[in-house]
Amino acid sequence: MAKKENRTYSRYTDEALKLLAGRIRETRLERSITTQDLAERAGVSRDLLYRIERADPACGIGVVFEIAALLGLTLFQSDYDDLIVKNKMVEDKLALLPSRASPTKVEVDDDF
Amino acid sequence: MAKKENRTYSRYTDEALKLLAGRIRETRLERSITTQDLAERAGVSRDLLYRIERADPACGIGVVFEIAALLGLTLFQSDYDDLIVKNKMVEDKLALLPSRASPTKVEVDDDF
DNA sequence: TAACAATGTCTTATATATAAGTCATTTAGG
DNA sequence: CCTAAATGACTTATATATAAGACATTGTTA
Repeated sequence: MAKKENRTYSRYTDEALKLLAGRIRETRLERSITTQDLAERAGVSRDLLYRIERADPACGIGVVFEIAALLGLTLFQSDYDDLIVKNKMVEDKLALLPSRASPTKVEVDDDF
Repeated sequence: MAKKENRTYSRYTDEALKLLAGRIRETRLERSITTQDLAERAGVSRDLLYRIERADPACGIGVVFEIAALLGLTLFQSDYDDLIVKNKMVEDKLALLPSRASPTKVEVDDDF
Protein backbone atom coordinates (compact mmCIF):
# COMPACT_ATOMS: atom_id res chain seq x y z
CA MET A 1 0.00 0.00 0.00
CA ALA A 2 1.16 3.49 -0.75
CA LYS A 3 2.08 5.95 1.93
CA LYS A 4 -0.88 7.78 3.38
CA GLU A 5 -1.33 11.24 1.94
CA ASN A 6 -1.92 14.17 4.23
CA ARG A 7 -4.27 16.33 2.19
CA THR A 8 -7.62 16.98 3.82
CA TYR A 9 -11.07 17.03 2.27
CA SER A 10 -14.44 18.44 3.16
CA ARG A 11 -17.04 16.16 4.70
CA TYR A 12 -19.10 16.49 1.54
CA THR A 13 -16.24 15.20 -0.56
CA ASP A 14 -15.61 12.34 1.85
CA GLU A 15 -19.23 11.24 1.75
CA ALA A 16 -19.42 11.51 -2.02
CA LEU A 17 -16.30 9.39 -2.39
CA LYS A 18 -17.70 6.89 0.06
CA LEU A 19 -20.94 6.61 -1.88
CA LEU A 20 -19.21 5.92 -5.18
CA ALA A 21 -16.89 3.40 -3.54
CA GLY A 22 -19.78 1.71 -1.80
CA ARG A 23 -21.79 1.41 -4.98
CA ILE A 24 -18.83 -0.14 -6.71
CA ARG A 25 -18.31 -2.74 -4.00
CA GLU A 26 -22.04 -3.39 -3.74
CA THR A 27 -22.38 -3.99 -7.47
CA ARG A 28 -19.29 -6.15 -7.64
CA LEU A 29 -20.54 -8.39 -4.86
CA GLU A 30 -24.07 -8.56 -6.21
CA ARG A 31 -22.63 -9.88 -9.44
CA SER A 32 -20.15 -12.02 -7.53
CA ILE A 33 -17.18 -10.68 -9.41
CA THR A 34 -13.74 -11.19 -7.95
CA THR A 35 -11.51 -8.21 -7.18
CA GLN A 36 -8.87 -9.97 -9.22
CA ASP A 37 -11.20 -10.37 -12.17
CA LEU A 38 -12.53 -6.83 -12.11
CA ALA A 39 -9.08 -5.33 -11.67
CA GLU A 40 -7.78 -7.31 -14.63
CA ARG A 41 -10.64 -6.25 -16.88
CA ALA A 42 -10.02 -2.63 -15.97
CA GLY A 43 -6.31 -3.02 -16.44
CA VAL A 44 -5.42 -2.00 -12.91
CA SER A 45 -3.84 -3.79 -9.99
CA ARG A 46 -5.88 -5.53 -7.34
CA ASP A 47 -4.35 -3.23 -4.79
CA LEU A 48 -5.67 -0.18 -6.61
CA LEU A 49 -9.18 -1.63 -6.73
CA TYR A 50 -8.83 -2.33 -3.04
CA ARG A 51 -8.10 1.35 -2.43
CA ILE A 52 -10.91 2.43 -4.72
CA GLU A 53 -13.43 0.38 -2.75
CA ARG A 54 -12.12 2.07 0.39
CA ALA A 55 -12.80 5.52 -1.07
CA ASP A 56 -9.17 6.58 -1.18
CA PRO A 57 -9.31 10.19 -2.46
CA ALA A 58 -5.90 9.92 -4.08
CA CYS A 59 -6.96 7.42 -6.73
CA GLY A 60 -7.07 8.79 -10.24
CA ILE A 61 -10.55 9.94 -11.15
CA GLY A 62 -10.30 8.21 -14.51
CA VAL A 63 -9.65 4.74 -13.13
CA VAL A 64 -12.43 5.10 -10.58
CA PHE A 65 -14.93 6.15 -13.25
CA GLU A 66 -13.70 3.34 -15.45
CA ILE A 67 -14.36 0.73 -12.78
CA ALA A 68 -17.81 2.19 -12.19
CA ALA A 69 -18.56 2.14 -15.91
CA LEU A 70 -17.37 -1.45 -16.24
CA LEU A 71 -19.93 -2.42 -13.61
CA GLY A 72 -22.65 -0.59 -15.47
CA LEU A 73 -23.04 2.17 -12.90
CA THR A 74 -24.21 5.45 -14.33
CA LEU A 75 -22.41 8.68 -13.55
CA PHE A 76 -24.41 11.90 -13.29
CA GLN A 77 -27.54 9.79 -13.78
CA SER A 78 -26.72 9.75 -17.49
CA ASP A 79 -26.17 7.10 -20.09
CA TYR A 80 -23.67 7.77 -22.84
CA ASP A 81 -26.06 9.71 -25.04
CA ASP A 82 -27.17 11.87 -22.14
CA LEU A 83 -23.57 12.74 -21.43
CA ILE A 84 -23.09 13.86 -25.00
CA VAL A 85 -26.17 16.05 -24.81
CA LYS A 86 -25.17 17.56 -21.49
CA ASN A 87 -21.67 18.23 -22.71
CA LYS A 88 -23.11 20.02 -25.68
CA MET A 89 -25.12 22.20 -23.33
CA VAL A 90 -22.09 23.06 -21.25
CA GLU A 91 -20.17 23.88 -24.40
CA ASP A 92 -22.90 26.24 -25.55
CA LYS A 93 -23.05 27.89 -22.18
CA LEU A 94 -19.30 28.37 -22.10
CA ALA A 95 -19.41 29.98 -25.52
CA LEU A 96 -21.62 32.68 -24.06
CA LEU A 97 -19.62 33.29 -20.91
CA PRO A 98 -16.55 35.51 -20.80
CA SER A 99 -13.53 33.30 -21.29
CA ARG A 100 -11.87 34.52 -18.14
CA ALA A 101 -12.69 36.01 -14.76
CA SER A 102 -12.82 39.76 -15.04
CA PRO A 103 -9.89 41.51 -13.38
CA THR A 104 -12.02 44.08 -11.58
CA LYS A 105 -15.41 42.47 -11.24
CA VAL A 106 -15.95 41.45 -7.65
CA GLU A 107 -16.98 37.90 -7.00
CA VAL A 108 -20.55 37.42 -5.89
CA ASP A 109 -20.88 35.78 -2.54
CA ASP A 110 -24.44 34.74 -1.81
CA ASP A 111 -23.77 34.28 1.86
CA PHE A 112 -26.11 36.29 4.05
CA MET B 1 2.87 20.01 -16.77
CA ALA B 2 3.32 16.35 -16.00
CA LYS B 3 4.21 13.78 -18.60
CA LYS B 4 1.23 12.46 -20.52
CA GLU B 5 0.00 9.15 -19.19
CA ASN B 6 -0.72 6.33 -21.57
CA ARG B 7 -3.65 4.57 -19.93
CA THR B 8 -6.81 4.45 -22.01
CA TYR B 9 -10.40 4.97 -20.95
CA SER B 10 -13.81 4.11 -22.34
CA ARG B 11 -15.75 6.76 -24.19
CA TYR B 12 -18.26 6.78 -21.36
CA THR B 13 -15.57 7.63 -18.85
CA ASP B 14 -14.15 10.32 -21.12
CA GLU B 15 -17.52 11.99 -21.51
CA ALA B 16 -18.29 11.78 -17.81
CA LEU B 17 -14.96 13.39 -16.99
CA LYS B 18 -15.57 16.04 -19.57
CA LEU B 19 -18.96 16.86 -18.10
CA LEU B 20 -17.63 17.30 -14.60
CA ALA B 21 -14.73 19.39 -15.86
CA GLY B 22 -17.04 21.52 -17.97
CA ARG B 23 -19.40 22.15 -15.09
CA ILE B 24 -16.50 23.25 -12.95
CA ARG B 25 -15.21 25.69 -15.53
CA GLU B 26 -18.71 26.91 -16.30
CA THR B 27 -19.47 27.61 -12.66
CA ARG B 28 -16.13 29.25 -12.01
CA LEU B 29 -16.60 31.64 -14.93
CA GLU B 30 -20.22 32.37 -14.06
CA ARG B 31 -19.07 33.49 -10.66
CA SER B 32 -16.04 35.19 -12.16
CA ILE B 33 -13.60 33.41 -9.91
CA THR B 34 -9.96 33.35 -10.86
CA THR B 35 -8.14 30.05 -11.35
CA GLN B 36 -5.58 31.40 -8.94
CA ASP B 37 -8.20 32.18 -6.34
CA LEU B 38 -10.05 28.89 -6.64
CA ALA B 39 -6.86 26.88 -6.60
CA GLU B 40 -5.67 28.64 -3.47
CA ARG B 41 -8.94 28.06 -1.66
CA ALA B 42 -8.79 24.39 -2.52
CA GLY B 43 -5.17 24.19 -1.51
CA VAL B 44 -3.98 23.00 -4.92
CA SER B 45 -1.74 24.49 -7.57
CA ARG B 46 -3.10 26.51 -10.46
CA ASP B 47 -1.58 23.96 -12.78
CA LEU B 48 -3.63 21.19 -11.21
CA LEU B 49 -6.84 23.18 -11.56
CA TYR B 50 -5.88 23.77 -15.17
CA ARG B 51 -5.67 20.03 -15.71
CA ILE B 52 -8.90 19.42 -13.83
CA GLU B 53 -10.76 21.81 -16.11
CA ARG B 54 -9.30 19.91 -19.05
CA ALA B 55 -10.72 16.63 -17.76
CA ASP B 56 -7.36 15.02 -17.14
CA PRO B 57 -8.26 11.48 -15.94
CA ALA B 58 -5.11 11.22 -13.87
CA CYS B 59 -6.11 13.87 -11.37
CA GLY B 60 -6.91 12.59 -7.92
CA ILE B 61 -10.64 12.01 -7.52
CA GLY B 62 -10.58 13.74 -4.14
CA VAL B 63 -9.21 17.04 -5.37
CA VAL B 64 -11.63 17.08 -8.29
CA PHE B 65 -14.61 16.48 -6.01
CA GLU B 66 -13.27 19.09 -3.62
CA ILE B 67 -13.12 21.73 -6.33
CA ALA B 68 -16.64 20.85 -7.41
CA ALA B 69 -17.88 21.05 -3.83
CA LEU B 70 -16.20 24.41 -3.29
CA LEU B 71 -18.17 25.74 -6.24
CA GLY B 72 -21.39 24.37 -4.80
CA LEU B 73 -21.83 21.70 -7.43
CA THR B 74 -23.71 18.65 -6.24
CA LEU B 75 -22.38 15.17 -6.79
CA PHE B 76 -24.81 12.31 -7.35
CA GLN B 77 -27.58 14.93 -7.24
CA SER B 78 -27.29 14.85 -3.48
CA ASP B 79 -26.69 17.42 -0.82
CA TYR B 80 -24.75 16.40 2.24
CA ASP B 81 -27.70 14.87 4.08
CA ASP B 82 -28.72 12.89 1.02
CA LEU B 83 -25.24 11.44 0.82
CA ILE B 84 -25.46 10.32 4.42
CA VAL B 85 -28.79 8.63 3.77
CA LYS B 86 -27.59 6.94 0.61
CA ASN B 87 -24.45 5.75 2.29
CA LYS B 88 -26.54 4.23 5.00
CA MET B 89 -28.53 2.38 2.38
CA VAL B 90 -25.41 1.02 0.73
CA GLU B 91 -24.11 -0.06 4.11
CA ASP B 92 -27.32 -1.94 4.85
CA LYS B 93 -27.26 -3.59 1.46
CA LEU B 94 -23.66 -4.65 1.91
CA ALA B 95 -24.50 -6.19 5.25
CA LEU B 96 -26.88 -8.55 3.46
CA LEU B 97 -24.58 -9.48 0.62
CA PRO B 98 -21.90 -12.16 0.94
CA SER B 99 -18.69 -10.42 1.87
CA ARG B 100 -16.81 -11.93 -1.05
CA ALA B 101 -17.36 -13.33 -4.51
CA SER B 102 -18.14 -17.00 -4.33
CA PRO B 103 -15.39 -19.26 -5.65
CA THR B 104 -17.73 -21.47 -7.66
CA LYS B 105 -20.71 -19.29 -8.42
CA VAL B 106 -20.59 -18.24 -12.03
CA GLU B 107 -20.85 -14.58 -12.79
CA VAL B 108 -24.14 -13.51 -14.31
CA ASP B 109 -23.79 -11.79 -17.62
CA ASP B 110 -27.05 -10.20 -18.67
CA ASP B 111 -25.91 -9.82 -22.25
CA PHE B 112 -28.31 -11.37 -24.72
C1' DT C 1 -6.07 51.00 -27.98
C1' DA C 2 -3.02 50.60 -24.07
C1' DA C 3 -2.10 48.20 -20.03
C1' DC C 4 -2.67 44.86 -16.86
C1' DA C 5 -4.42 40.78 -15.17
C1' DA C 6 -5.92 35.99 -16.31
C1' DT C 7 -4.89 32.20 -18.65
C1' DG C 8 -2.35 28.62 -21.61
C1' DT C 9 1.35 25.84 -21.44
C1' DC C 10 5.77 24.75 -20.73
C1' DT C 11 10.18 22.84 -17.34
C1' DT C 12 12.14 20.94 -13.35
C1' DA C 13 12.02 18.93 -8.89
C1' DT C 14 9.68 16.31 -5.52
C1' DA C 15 5.99 13.79 -3.46
C1' DT C 16 3.32 10.05 -3.95
C1' DA C 17 0.21 6.92 -6.65
C1' DT C 18 0.46 2.49 -8.64
C1' DA C 19 2.19 -2.22 -9.75
C1' DA C 20 3.85 -6.32 -8.18
C1' DG C 21 4.52 -9.45 -4.92
C1' DT C 22 3.78 -11.57 -0.34
C1' DC C 23 1.58 -13.50 3.76
C1' DA C 24 -2.08 -13.97 7.05
C1' DT C 25 -6.92 -14.24 7.55
C1' DT C 26 -11.49 -15.25 6.47
C1' DT C 27 -15.35 -17.18 4.20
C1' DA C 28 -18.24 -19.85 1.31
C1' DG C 29 -19.29 -24.41 -0.01
C1' DG C 30 -18.38 -29.29 -0.48
C1' DC D 1 -15.58 -29.10 9.60
C1' DC D 2 -11.99 -28.80 5.80
C1' DT D 3 -10.18 -26.65 2.24
C1' DA D 4 -9.39 -23.73 -1.53
C1' DA D 5 -10.06 -19.38 -2.95
C1' DA D 6 -10.95 -14.39 -1.94
C1' DT D 7 -9.70 -10.70 0.53
C1' DG D 8 -7.13 -7.48 3.87
C1' DA D 9 -3.16 -5.34 4.35
C1' DC D 10 1.52 -4.80 4.08
C1' DT D 11 6.60 -3.81 1.40
C1' DT D 12 9.43 -2.31 -2.20
C1' DA D 13 10.30 -0.36 -6.61
C1' DT D 14 8.94 2.54 -10.27
C1' DA D 15 6.02 5.55 -12.80
C1' DT D 16 3.93 9.68 -12.69
C1' DA D 17 1.01 13.27 -10.41
C1' DT D 18 1.67 17.62 -8.36
C1' DA D 19 3.96 22.03 -6.95
C1' DA D 20 6.52 25.77 -8.16
C1' DG D 21 7.86 28.81 -11.23
C1' DA D 22 8.44 30.93 -15.64
C1' DC D 23 7.11 33.07 -20.02
C1' DA D 24 4.08 34.08 -23.89
C1' DT D 25 -0.53 35.12 -25.13
C1' DT D 26 -4.99 36.81 -24.84
C1' DG D 27 -9.04 39.14 -23.10
C1' DT D 28 -11.15 43.07 -20.42
C1' DT D 29 -11.78 47.27 -19.29
C1' DA D 30 -10.45 51.88 -18.44
